[in-house]
Amino acid sequence: MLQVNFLRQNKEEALKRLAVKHFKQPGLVDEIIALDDERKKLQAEFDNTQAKVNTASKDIGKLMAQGKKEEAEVLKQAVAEHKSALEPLKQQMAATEKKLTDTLIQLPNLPSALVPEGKSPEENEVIREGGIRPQFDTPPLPHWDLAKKYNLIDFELGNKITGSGFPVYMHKGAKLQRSLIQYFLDYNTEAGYTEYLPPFMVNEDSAYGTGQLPDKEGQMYFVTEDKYYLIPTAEVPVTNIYRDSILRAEDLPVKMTAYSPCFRREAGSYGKDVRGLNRLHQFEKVEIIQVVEPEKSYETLDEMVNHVERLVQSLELPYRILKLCGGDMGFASAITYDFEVYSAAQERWLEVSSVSNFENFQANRMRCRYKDAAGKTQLVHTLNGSSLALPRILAAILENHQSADGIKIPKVLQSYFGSHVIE
RNA sequence: GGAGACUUGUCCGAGUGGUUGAAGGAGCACGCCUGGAAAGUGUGUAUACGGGAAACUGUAUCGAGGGUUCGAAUCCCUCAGUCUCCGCCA
Repeated sequence: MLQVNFLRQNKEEALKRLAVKHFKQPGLVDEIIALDDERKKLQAEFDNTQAKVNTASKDIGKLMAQGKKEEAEVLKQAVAEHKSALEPLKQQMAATEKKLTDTLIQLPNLPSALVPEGKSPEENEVIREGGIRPQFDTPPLPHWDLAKKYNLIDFELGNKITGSGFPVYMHKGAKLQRSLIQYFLDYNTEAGYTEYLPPFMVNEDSAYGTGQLPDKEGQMYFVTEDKYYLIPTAEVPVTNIYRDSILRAEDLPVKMTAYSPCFRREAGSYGKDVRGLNRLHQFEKVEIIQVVEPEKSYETLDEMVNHVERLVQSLELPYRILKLCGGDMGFASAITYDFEVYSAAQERWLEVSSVSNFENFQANRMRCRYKDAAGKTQLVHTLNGSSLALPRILAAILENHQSADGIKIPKVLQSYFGSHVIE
């Protein structure tokens, strides 16, 4: 969430940026500042009264020690009066604070100055395109047909065991999946990321910390008995490693990578969007996350984009990188680059990674800070990106690398997969 | 799942109702000492939210939340976690 003091000092700027995100309730900014004023006033009043109670209590202690019981009784009376004033103040303060937080978390992060105007995905800016689209003599098969032909994935079996959106990978399909995970993790750790294997369920505090709660609970599976959420991405457990902590400047940057299955309810999706591997309720993903000093986060963002780009290139897939426009960005992000790979048979682009700088938006929610060189405690910046989401990569590999001789396996995967082709 | 013990600052650890935000030690930072280092020695060393130009200062925080009391790290309740024993188990 945004910081009240920042809004106070940069109100015009904040409103301008919120407009880029097409935020519909700019009035909230004034409301927040007013609530914060109210909060301060109440707290000052509360603190003063509490201070009187505290001093009187100490005096009572001294008087008791001296055996002056009557005087102590008089003071007790006075304390009782102050305390009766304290109770309503306390309630008002709690109510105001809650309202302030509730309002504050409705404000999305401000888009960075680099973010283009625009309302919908069509207005995203293509910043780079790479790789080569394959040419076919006969129309290429979509990945769901290829999956069946080579016995790699059974979608119907998943329906039987669980429900739609839970495919069963098998044989070479399962192995290719495992190879991809292994390769991605190796690629990331070689670049200095520390590997984690986090819990796949998180508590409410963690879901709140990265911004899934309170708004997106409909997107997550929830285990009612234990009040745990199944993670929609490894970003949630991994970023929360540093919730409520103060790092030393020399600990930064923190670079982490993690594989995890991701669970998403995806209510309301239908049609060609969800065909095959395009959109699933459970899928695998390898994530990269960095916690950095504020001054360095944009440098880090470029580094992460380049890192993911080289990874996609190594898979020999046609791809493009988009800079998302204000209207298409996520709630918590200040800037987002999406990676898409071309699906040769479906003739459409599939999103396989989203690299974002959250600046201090998540850090503020999670209270993740560091002591800078001057010894001052301030919020860190957090960034994350997929490297990469598996199903659509798998779909793209199948569709783009299909041939009369079978599915050709990209060179970098061959040692992991143990073969150069699926026949 | 059952029974018991426990949860204090960066760490170890004292503290069972009254100037305790918290003894003592370690660590760390800075200074002195030293040719340099170690040892020694002195000082400092939490976070959040207020007030103040600043020095400084108010409030809260001893696992979390509630309660008793004029006053709680200390007493009571609920929850979470850690450890030990038993049960179950990949």
